[in-house]
Amino acid sequence: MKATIKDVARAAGVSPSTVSRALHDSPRISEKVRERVKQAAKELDFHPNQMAKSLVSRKTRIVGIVFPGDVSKSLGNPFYPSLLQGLGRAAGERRYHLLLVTGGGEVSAEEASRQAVDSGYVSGLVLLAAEDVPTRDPGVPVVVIGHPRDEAGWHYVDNDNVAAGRAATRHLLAHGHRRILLLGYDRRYIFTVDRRLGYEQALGEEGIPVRREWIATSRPIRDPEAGEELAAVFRAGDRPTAAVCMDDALAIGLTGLLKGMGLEVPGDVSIVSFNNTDAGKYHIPALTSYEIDPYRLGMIAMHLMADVLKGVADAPRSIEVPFTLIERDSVAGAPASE
Amino acid sequence: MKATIKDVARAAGVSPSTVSRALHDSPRISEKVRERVKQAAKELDFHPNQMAKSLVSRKTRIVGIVFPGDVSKSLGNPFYPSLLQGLGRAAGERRYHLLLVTGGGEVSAEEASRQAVDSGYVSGLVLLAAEDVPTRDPGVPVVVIGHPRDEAGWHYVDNDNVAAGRAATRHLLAHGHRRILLLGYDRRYIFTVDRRLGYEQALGEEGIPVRREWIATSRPIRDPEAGEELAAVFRAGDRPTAAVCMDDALAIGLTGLLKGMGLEVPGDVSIVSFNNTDAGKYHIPALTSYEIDPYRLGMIAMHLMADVLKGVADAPRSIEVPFTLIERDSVAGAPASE
DNA sequence: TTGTATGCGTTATCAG
DNA sequence: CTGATAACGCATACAA
Repeated sequence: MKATIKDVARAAGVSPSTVSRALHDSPRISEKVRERVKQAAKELDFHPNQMAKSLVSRKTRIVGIVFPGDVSKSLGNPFYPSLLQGLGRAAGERRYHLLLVTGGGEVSAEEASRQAVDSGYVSGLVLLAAEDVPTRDPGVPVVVIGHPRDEAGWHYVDNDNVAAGRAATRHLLAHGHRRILLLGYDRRYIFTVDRRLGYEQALGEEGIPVRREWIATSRPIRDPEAGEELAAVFRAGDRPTAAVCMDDALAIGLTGLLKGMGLEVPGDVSIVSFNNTDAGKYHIPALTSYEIDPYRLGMIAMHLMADVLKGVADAPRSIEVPFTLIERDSVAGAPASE
Repeated sequence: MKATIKDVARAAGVSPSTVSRALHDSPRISEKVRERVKQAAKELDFHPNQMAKSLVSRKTRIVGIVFPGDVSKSLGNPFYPSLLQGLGRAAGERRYHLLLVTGGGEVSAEEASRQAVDSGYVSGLVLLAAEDVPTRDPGVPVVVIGHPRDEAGWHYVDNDNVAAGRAATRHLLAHGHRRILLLGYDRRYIFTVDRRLGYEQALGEEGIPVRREWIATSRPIRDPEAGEELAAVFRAGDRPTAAVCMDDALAIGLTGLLKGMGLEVPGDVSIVSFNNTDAGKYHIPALTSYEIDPYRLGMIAMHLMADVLKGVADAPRSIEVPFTLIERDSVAGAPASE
């Protein structure tokens, strides 16, 4: 049987309320008693029952982490594990616990969130929102990682993805490339639409027209048929000499596809991508990639959540996490033939 | 303000205890009242406060999912996301919630579990135990996925990995291969030691001696230096003509390494691996791989946990989940030169 | 500075 | 069949 506050009270020869105060370091309690109580608590291995605390305070030390769509799909992307790690780390520091909220099967992520909130278990929700953000009021504070399409209301932490898309494109431009393809665009994922925006901005700034057929989704990498279409693009006379890929996995896929048709990276085609994964690091050629720091994104999101739950008055509405270019071997100057 | 049982009672014109009984479909309550109460509950969008329930029942609807070591490392393996999906699915069916218990940073997974249990939030623990299982009594029921080194006490669900290792090896043997390498052995992970055992059994049954230098860890795939050592093995005159890889990622890495030295899969080297991932499916050549069904593993583990928590008397001590061979293009007959 | 009484939302026991 | 009451473990307003 686990020790309760009464057991500690008895052991320390005081009343339960005194124990409570002592353990909370209330100012109005004598040093002696405080020590005696703490000692007793330690000896009995006393841990306050969170259920009871929650019942009184109407708060819990649990935050729900909401995965969009299938967990297994999202977690396949190395981005999410690091994010989780960051969330977990910060949660530990703030003494919060993480409740996994996943849809999948019949239930939507939104429905699952509702259940988590209704149960009373979670005091807040962190939305891993690559996709869209729900419209109904969840009833608890929300921090979204990524950003809502309308920036209304919610707290969120994100990279500046239009800046990132622009930076990646400019990096290639700086190496003399003018025919640059974008791989991995998907209008369902707002970070890809943001990066596309940045890509178009960068091209526009150089007076280079955007070619729609050079904005590809990720399908060509998974689906041989679509892959053939993309291959055709690279077989054309004025083929792209460089590509911006939405993540390392795509970049690796593209490298393979190109190699299959006799094109080398970076000799024939330069590639810059995002996420700076181990796979990209060990790939040959090692990928030049943007570190967007999901670990930090997670840490910050959780700290923000903790602050919001604590009622910190000046908790920021949104926080931007910087990205960094990690230069490796997948980018070279544009072919002289230009 | 969320509706409480009292609100429902008032709305239905009965006492709180009657509401409780009505909502629990107690037999001793009139049909009329039951309906009236349920109606009122629905109208008020009443959801019983789990904290209060837990306080009296000394149980919660939360199960902790304990990740070994770094979450980000483990989740990198596609095995875990599917597992989580399965756990989540079954949890939903049994109306349980999943608490993410992760070590990382300063705290060990065991320490994190202790905190989760001490807080009183979790009623049970599912251990994702590729590695070792703790020794101290956690204080709540435990189901481990994978199996403890000593099968003492715990409930667990797992594949029969020695059978799997044996099957994979026999599959290659059946194609005429006699020089078979094992890639991805790591004594810290019990499933790899089990599969190695099966591999050795299969070879032994054919009177083929085990060659220690043909049992490789996963390092060669990540680390160029170690990769060179492995390459040397394949450059030798009596090089392996086939390999069993602990997972698809390793198989893909090996394919690349071989291609780099002019060896084709499956023309020169046949490969069978485990996990049947998308990456392996879309790889060229498409990988012959064992589906070990992590999704099902997760489902079953969670159902087992729910049964244990429910006090089901004949909850099995251990459950074995079958694996299936998915034949694709990475295995061919052994070269005729044999 | 410390103790007593009360309530958080729910269920179980006991009356009626 | 239904209602009142106590108790789960803790925090807090109020007394002392």
